[in-house]
Amino acid sequence: MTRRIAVVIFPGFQLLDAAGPLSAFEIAERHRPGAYAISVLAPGGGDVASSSGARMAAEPLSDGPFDTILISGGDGTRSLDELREIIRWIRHVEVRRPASVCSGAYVLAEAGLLDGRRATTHWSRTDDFARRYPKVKLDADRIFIRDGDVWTSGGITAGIDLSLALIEEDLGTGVARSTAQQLVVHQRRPGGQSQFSALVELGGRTGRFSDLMDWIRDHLSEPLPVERLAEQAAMSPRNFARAFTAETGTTPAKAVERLRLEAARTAVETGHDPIDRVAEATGFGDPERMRRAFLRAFGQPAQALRRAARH
Amino acid sequence: MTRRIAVVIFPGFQLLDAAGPLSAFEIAERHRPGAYAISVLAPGGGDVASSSGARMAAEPLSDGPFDTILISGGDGTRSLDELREIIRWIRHVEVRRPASVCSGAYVLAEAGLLDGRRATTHWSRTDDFARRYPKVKLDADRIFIRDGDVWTSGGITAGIDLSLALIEEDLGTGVARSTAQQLVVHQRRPGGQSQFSALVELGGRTGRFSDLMDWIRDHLSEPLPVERLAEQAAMSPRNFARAFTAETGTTPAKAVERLRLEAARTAVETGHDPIDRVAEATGFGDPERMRRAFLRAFGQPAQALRRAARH
DNA sequence: GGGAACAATGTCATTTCGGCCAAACCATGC
DNA sequence: GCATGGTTTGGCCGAAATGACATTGTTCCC
Repeated sequence: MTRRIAVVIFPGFQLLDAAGPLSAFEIAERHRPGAYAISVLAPGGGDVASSSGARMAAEPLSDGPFDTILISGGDGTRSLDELREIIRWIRHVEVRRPASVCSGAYVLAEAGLLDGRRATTHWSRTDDFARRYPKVKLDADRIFIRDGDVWTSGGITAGIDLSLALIEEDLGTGVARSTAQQLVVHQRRPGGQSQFSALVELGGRTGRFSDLMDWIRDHLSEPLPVERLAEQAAMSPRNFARAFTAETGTTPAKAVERLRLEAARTAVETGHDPIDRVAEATGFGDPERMRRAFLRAFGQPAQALRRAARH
Repeated sequence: MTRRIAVVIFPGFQLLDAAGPLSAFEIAERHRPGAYAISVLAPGGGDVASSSGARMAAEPLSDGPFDTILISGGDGTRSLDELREIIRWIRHVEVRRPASVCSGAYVLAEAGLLDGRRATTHWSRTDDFARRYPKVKLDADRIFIRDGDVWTSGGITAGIDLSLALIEEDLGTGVARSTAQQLVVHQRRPGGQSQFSALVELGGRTGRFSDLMDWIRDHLSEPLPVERLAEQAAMSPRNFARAFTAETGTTPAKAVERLRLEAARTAVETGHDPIDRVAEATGFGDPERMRRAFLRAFGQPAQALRRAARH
């Protein structure tokens, strides 16, 4: 049986919100030809400009029945008036699984599809969303949420995760797995956590430890065992570790390593100190230690990074 | 100074390859208005169909100078003939940073821009690529690679990582960091590694431990400390742990936990055994242990998953 | 105001992880 | 044959992470 999947866009939509699911379903379809029929819809159809300026072609909103309708997000959702047509349409169209990416949840909420259900949206909008739709049980911590047949997802790229989950439900774990492997970069360790996970992760949402982070950055050259950090945060070591992982998602030791690496990398790329000096200043002590840490995190030793940065 | 960024597409291109970088630069531009001028180019311009069927609007290939040109990948690269025009164009156009996503590396390689340089491409194409372009030093393990001013990236979503690195080079770590935060789902732990990292990661490229994995799956109900696994693999514990992390990217204990979770999840969703029974069968022993493991990994307890699966 | 449920914090024990060193193994050249 | 240098393997140890459990504090309901 072929499932009709519709991705809904509108002027000012976020390109990735739509492209992620489209690609995911496309690749799943490659594994199971005939499993999906995918279309891109927009009020009125035609070329629709995304917030990035790039335009995508769409067909007009049409009658169902659809298996899945995926509302993309984007700045357009800030003025819901322009989305009236979509909201009216989604209320009446025949669909088994309504879903949204990112701020697309506003459309579903406005249409009343989320009342009494658990849902999520982009983290930068949670306060506003919660105020506007008190009937929706908002859970900002999840990447995506399924409540019955209504699915919502958070951050922009979360649309990909959402789609993979939909695919898994439809076609089973096997297909979902190969699709994930095709899409997501082969998650090997050497390149590992892209260089940016360090940038993204640390900080935590309440900012409870941001002072501590600053303090760490200032004391990188000293040894920083868990006890020392706990002392600085005025907690018991065990409890500190617990709170820290809960807040930041990383264990203390790993976080320190991340900060050391980040500092060392910028020092290596932009500064002129010899590598040994950098190693000492960032607390790696032994330059050999640093070399290996670099290999693990960036896939190449410090020297290579410096050369690359200098052209 | 405004940098001209061009994303190049062609019939059969992979939508995400283009959309990822476009969104990344768009958001960076929001942080630093005027930093980038982004355009989408294709031979002849007009509406270009991606391999997913969705069409994107493009301008014709134009003269530079460009700061950055990003060639997207896609099935289209399998028959390079259709890409002749792009290859001819990229050879002569004025550009500071040529870059490619995924199989877009074929275009750069064909144009000779990668000769003698280190580069990467999608992992499913590495053999073919290496055979075809022996002059290119292919390193398939990296997410993206910079050699001088030429950048290439692997898997489809790696285009996002690549773009973030470009942005960091241009506008500094701060902007790159906020862009990453906007784009990537706020990488919190509760939902943490999307549910799919388990599916993607394990296995390892040489398959050295796949027998062991099967064995583990068959013995989940027993306690599985590192020693036991090492014994099964006929290695010393220390050496086993080392080899295992090198191969799979995860530590043994974590991998076992992943396998337990995966097994438990399907048992909970598709089977009818009471939760306690599942906990025992999958080696969690204490149901409370399993409950917490579920919360950590999936953000909701087993009960909720079962309810969700049953509609 | 009493008390029960629950969360936050602390202590202790166990397991896992990662660094370091030494021995074994391997290839190569003399 | 035997030195040499490099890589792989194994053992050991300290630090970190995790889990179990006790204790305190807090809230909320009666």
